[in-house]
Amino acid sequence: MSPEIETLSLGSSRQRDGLNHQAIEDYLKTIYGLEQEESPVSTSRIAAAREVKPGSATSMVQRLHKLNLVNYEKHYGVTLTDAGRDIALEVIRHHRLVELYLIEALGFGWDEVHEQADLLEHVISEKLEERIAAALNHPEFDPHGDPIPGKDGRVADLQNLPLSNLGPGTRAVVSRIPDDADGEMLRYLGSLGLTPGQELVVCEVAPFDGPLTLDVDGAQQIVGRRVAGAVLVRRI
Amino acid sequence: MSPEIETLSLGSSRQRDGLNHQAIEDYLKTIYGLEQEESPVSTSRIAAAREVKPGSATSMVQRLHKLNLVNYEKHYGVTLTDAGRDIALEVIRHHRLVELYLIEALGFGWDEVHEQADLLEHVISEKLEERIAAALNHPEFDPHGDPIPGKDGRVADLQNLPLSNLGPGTRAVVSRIPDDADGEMLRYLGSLGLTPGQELVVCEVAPFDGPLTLDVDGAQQIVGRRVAGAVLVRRI
DNA sequence: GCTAACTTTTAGACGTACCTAAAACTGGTT
DNA sequence: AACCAGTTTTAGGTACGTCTAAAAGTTAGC
Repeated sequence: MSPEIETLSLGSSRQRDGLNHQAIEDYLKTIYGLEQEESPVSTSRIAAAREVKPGSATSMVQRLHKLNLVNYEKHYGVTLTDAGRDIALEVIRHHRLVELYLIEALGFGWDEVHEQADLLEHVISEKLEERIAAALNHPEFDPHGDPIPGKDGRVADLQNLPLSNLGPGTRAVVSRIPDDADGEMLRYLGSLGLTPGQELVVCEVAPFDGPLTLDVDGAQQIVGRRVAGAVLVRRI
Repeated sequence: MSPEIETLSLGSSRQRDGLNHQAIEDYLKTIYGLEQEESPVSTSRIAAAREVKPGSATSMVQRLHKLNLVNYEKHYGVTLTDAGRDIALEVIRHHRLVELYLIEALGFGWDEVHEQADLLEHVISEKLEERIAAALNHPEFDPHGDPIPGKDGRVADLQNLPLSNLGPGTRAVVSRIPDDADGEMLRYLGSLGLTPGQELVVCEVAPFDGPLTLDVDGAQQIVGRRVAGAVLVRRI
């Protein structure tokens, strides 16, 4: 009799075995996000993202490795296994469905749902997930413009790039705002009209990391580089 | 700098200090329920209700005592302090609001929401609680007939008694079905028409713990003592 | 190719929440 | 009053997820 199951199965294990795998789910979600930027992922990047000390991240990674949820080689880096990615995608699916539900059904603002969704994502049963998805008419994108992974694990791909990468004269549509941006930033973007789906034209790009001048629905808006880096767009 | 706050404040401490107090909340909720039956509460009753070993309950009670959430004297028993009761009532409020919401807003059956609510009750922010309560029009009772504690800590009182305590000829209305009854029992009661709000008349009570014969909406129903003990009613 | 600076891992510790097993206490009987 | 049965507490151990501090490994400059 092994003291711990060898490979965690997807999702409902949480309900079935009565164990709380919140920390595991959070690490897998973090690693998934970091792999999008650069793979393999170093333990120090994980530690920074999770706001824990490097040693804590290392020991958690070793645990995930024993559970066959990540591939791990000392001093080299971490990648998700298929099993690990499945769990990460399910948690992300829960997160984004919940965010959208809080906004659509309960009237929350799009800048105030992230923290609540971080808590709820771990305690959503398969059945509740299904009911929420149905109530929202099986959406493909969450309110931040992030794609919601399907139950088959497929994620719509967008070729997003940061607004700060565009040259003058480019037309684009705001595709997503990373949902870990702070609330003040989100409200500021909202006041500029920069919400997912909004079209814009880049008018000017000042040199030396200077501000961008945008045309948003006919209004001229000037934003700094840091803000422009936080807004992801698709060229149109 | 003390390593732990002295008295937990109500509710939003969960959000404020970032700690997970799920176990504490579960124990307080359990103790609250047991105090309704008999006070003070022995550690062994707590252990049985929480399905842990007696020693585990004792050590948790000692921790709750240090946090000023319960009064505790060795070998005598446990009662909630005001601070402890405040937390217990808030968790119960969350639980019952969530149960009702799952049924009313998301189409769940009343026999399948208890476990999901046990998970959700610990991760509902003040704001979400308020939105859910508003969406339900600030209800006073949950679908099992249990009263939902108000934010002021007041609980509607019902003088419920078990159906098994009634004598022949008594008229009564089903007030609540304890929501920790198993799903099969809940479905069985549903099939007999014994749902909260239903009126009934006790026709016969067989001796030696024999079955009760009921008139439910003109239909004769015969139920055993164990089932009758699980149904709480109010005399009318 | 050596060394300094940095990253990563290891080692040992702590608090939570559980366990098992043994000790201590309680209440009722003789 | 002493014992017995049952309850309750204590003592010591485990897994998780974090920490700090020290050791080991990697990379880059010279």
